[in-house]
Amino acid sequence: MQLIKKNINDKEKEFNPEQMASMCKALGHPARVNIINYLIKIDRCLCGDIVELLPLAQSTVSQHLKCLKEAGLVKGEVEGPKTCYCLDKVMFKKFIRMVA
Amino acid sequence: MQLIKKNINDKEKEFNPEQMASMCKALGHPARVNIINYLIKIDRCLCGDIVELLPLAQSTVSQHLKCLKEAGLVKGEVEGPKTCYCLDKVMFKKFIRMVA
DNA sequence: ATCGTTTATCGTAGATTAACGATAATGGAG
DNA sequence: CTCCATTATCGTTAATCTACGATAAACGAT
Repeated sequence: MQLIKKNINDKEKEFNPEQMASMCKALGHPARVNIINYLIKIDRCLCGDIVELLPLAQSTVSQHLKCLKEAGLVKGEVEGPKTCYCLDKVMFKKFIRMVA
Repeated sequence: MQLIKKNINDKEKEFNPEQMASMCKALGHPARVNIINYLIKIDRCLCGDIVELLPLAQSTVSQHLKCLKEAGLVKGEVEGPKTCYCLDKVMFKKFIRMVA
């Protein structure tokens, strides 16, 4: 009973219109949807891989990645001159829960 | 077998980055998230109800509603001088499926 | 026919976004 | 140390978004 109530409260508390809007906004561009989709499939990749994937300039792709990173949907770890990007699975699951 | 294959194909075909982005973009503003949330709760309402709900001018709310309508997330039927808004449940479910 | 209520549209100003090329910054390789 | 590959940032332009007030449009009521 306590557990159930706690879960319900968590679920209520978890929904945040601001964050929901922020994540949706980040996914509000086809290029960024494609990036997320790609990251779901391949788990991790370099910025350059995405540049090849999309018909966009490298600087534009970098901007989109920044946008996704700021929304918390994506993590990027610098490895020397490269940056390895991957989905932030925790946040993405949270997003799915918020939508549902 | 045929059925299963068909379902898989449908699911593949159902995902459309453009539409996904379009719906996410529509939900990419806190006011619109709140509107959708409200419509989920109360099923249907007038524009004026939402104007009361939000700290925004009537014209601004009308614009947000138009935005949601264009994304297909909301339906509005004119009833005399009023317009009754409700969630487009089919589209909303499609959105949820696309996210998941 | 006019009035009042409700909603949509117009016009506008300021902020934000998307795209690009140019350039800086990082760090491995020679 | 210098070059090369990779990525981030800057500067810019065009487009879109957000918000508002003013106004038009629709229709029921008087």
